[in-house]
Amino acid sequence: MVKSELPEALRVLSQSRLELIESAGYSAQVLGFPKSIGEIYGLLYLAPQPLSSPQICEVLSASKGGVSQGVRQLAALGFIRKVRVLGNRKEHYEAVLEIGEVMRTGFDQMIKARASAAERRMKSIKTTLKSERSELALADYALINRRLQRLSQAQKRVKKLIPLMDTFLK
Amino acid sequence: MVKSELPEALRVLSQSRLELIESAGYSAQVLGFPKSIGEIYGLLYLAPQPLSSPQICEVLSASKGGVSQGVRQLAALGFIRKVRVLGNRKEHYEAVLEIGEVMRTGFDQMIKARASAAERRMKSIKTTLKSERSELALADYALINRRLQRLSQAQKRVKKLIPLMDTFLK
DNA sequence: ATCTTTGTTCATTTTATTTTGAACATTATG
DNA sequence: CATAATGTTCAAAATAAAATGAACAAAGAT
Repeated sequence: MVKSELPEALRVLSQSRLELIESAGYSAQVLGFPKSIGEIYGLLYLAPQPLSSPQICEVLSASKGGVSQGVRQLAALGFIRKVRVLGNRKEHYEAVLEIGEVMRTGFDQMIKARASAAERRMKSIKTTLKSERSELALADYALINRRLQRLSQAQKRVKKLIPLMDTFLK
Repeated sequence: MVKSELPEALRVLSQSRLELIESAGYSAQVLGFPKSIGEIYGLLYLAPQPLSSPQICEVLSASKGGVSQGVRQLAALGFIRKVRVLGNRKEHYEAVLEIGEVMRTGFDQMIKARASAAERRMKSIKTTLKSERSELALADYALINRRLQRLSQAQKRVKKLIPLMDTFLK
């Protein structure tokens, strides 16, 4: 009854694997994700075969809970996929190697979501401004109005860019 | 001897100003900056005149230290500029209204810096891999090599995109 | 059916970041 | 030069985010 059956290549991590894992952790942070998520992806990216979460825990010496949440997020984002390994009941995970594709999609969605959130917020502020028009000095009202207009324009310009990015990021 | 001489429009913040300040704080967080920095910018963006840091402290009820650091960062990033107000010795600050421009520049620099950092890290990992070639199983070495190659390609593609963005972000 | 391994959730602990406030530095008047 | 209003820096406090691990759930093996 073997406990974890780690592939030979991962029994002890090579220096290059360690470096990539660290680097992936760093990249995750840059993108606003927890480091641990990047590390899981880094490990899977250089793994010779799909890994189960207990295996991931073992290699990264991370907790079950953390890995469970990490793989869920990674799968949701499309960075890894679940695979069924023959003769093995438990869930295994492998890295999606087309990382450029995945990031493009994710980036795109993120930008779109944020652009429309910003637009909504702007609309709300404009409404508020109108509703308090009578309480403000005329010049002050005009000032706020003018500046909000400017902001709107900037937002619109960003929004127009999105389809362009779609095209050119291929 | 008046203590702070706050412009009438800011004695008490209108609802629309409050909303914009909050919204700017949120945006700052999205971009990875402290909320307070966004709030300072938001305040200045709708201010009828340049403000001194004690004034900023008062309106946002924030601490001197925090505001001092905040305006320094904002100025360094180009989001605000120092202005000398006639008959007033202390430093004043006003928002740079061309926010799109500022962000484009900052974004661009950030991307460039990160792209070259990533490239450097990749190079380092490849060197490490070569140095441990003899310690690795042949198949394992080949696997790591192949995957790193893939990553490099993705990085290169991103790098090629940067000048394109320069052009199209106008 | 029971046991064992695996998986999930979530309160608690740990760690990292932000903010404050006090000590010290600076500068322009009076 | 002394004073009063600003500014700056940094250690400590407050806050926010991530990781752990324990309690519980699920599902295959015996």
